[in-house]
Amino acid sequence: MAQERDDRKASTESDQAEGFPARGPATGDSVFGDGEDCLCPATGTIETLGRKYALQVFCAVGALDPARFGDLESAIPDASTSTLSDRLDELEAEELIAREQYDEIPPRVEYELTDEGRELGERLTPLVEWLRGREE
Amino acid sequence: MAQERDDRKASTESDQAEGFPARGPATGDSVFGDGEDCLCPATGTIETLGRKYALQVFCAVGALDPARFGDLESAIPDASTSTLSDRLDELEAEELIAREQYDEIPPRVEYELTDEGRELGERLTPLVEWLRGREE
DNA sequence: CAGCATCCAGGGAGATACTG
DNA sequence: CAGTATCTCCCTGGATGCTG
Repeated sequence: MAQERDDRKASTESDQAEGFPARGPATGDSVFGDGEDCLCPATGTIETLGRKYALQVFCAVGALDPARFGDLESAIPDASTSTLSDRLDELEAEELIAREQYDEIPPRVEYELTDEGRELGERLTPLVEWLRGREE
Repeated sequence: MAQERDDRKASTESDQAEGFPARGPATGDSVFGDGEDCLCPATGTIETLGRKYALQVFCAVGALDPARFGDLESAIPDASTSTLSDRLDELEAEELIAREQYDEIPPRVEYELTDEGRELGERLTPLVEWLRGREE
């Protein structure tokens, strides 16, 4: 498995696997080999989704759609109310889910996916299914 | 790989969004609506990838392939050596990357993607590109 | 019912120094 | 060069009580 590689990397290493997520911005082609341009950022939506329970919350909303707060608490019992609330806020801030409030008594709130959220779900599905498959 | 999941056998009365990652295990059909069965787990590979810089490290390895420790440090300057080391260990434990050590002087170590890692990269690409696009 | 404010504990991540 | 070892620190996340 050890493949011989010559130390031909003088300074500018431009040899890279093609079509990898680590590509530069969609507009350009420079990778970090060309500069200090970053790859998959640790910020933004990825960061949000990486937080604890974020993915579960997102999936639960998508599965229940619409989902009420209590439903989500039942679905993800390990997450505390505050955590759940935080994740919902963050997902809403990313415009992946939408919050619908009904001023009734008792109060009712429903969370549902936005179009963006649905799109994300589509791109997420093959990934999650693959990950699931290899867990076992 | 087209996936048809129209095989919903009208299992339960509760209808849910179609084809969402929040499905039960691939083997079964029960969703959390049916029980407390969990959806996207917060454990395993997902947890590993969710850690800080994990995705960057993974992408950087895939982009450089093979990647040396120093290269990765340069590529992801925000991550400390210990963090980088941790992420590499974890990714290796998940068998997404492979570590190749050459007992030379000076010592040399190369990280490269495994086949599994490459598969993950493929499934990750559309997601990352989409995320990138909407960040702006 | 929904969810925020507060407080607190744990662990992950950063910085640095040191070794094979 | 390629990491470990250690220490601290901050942030995340858990628990609870209270409000609209």
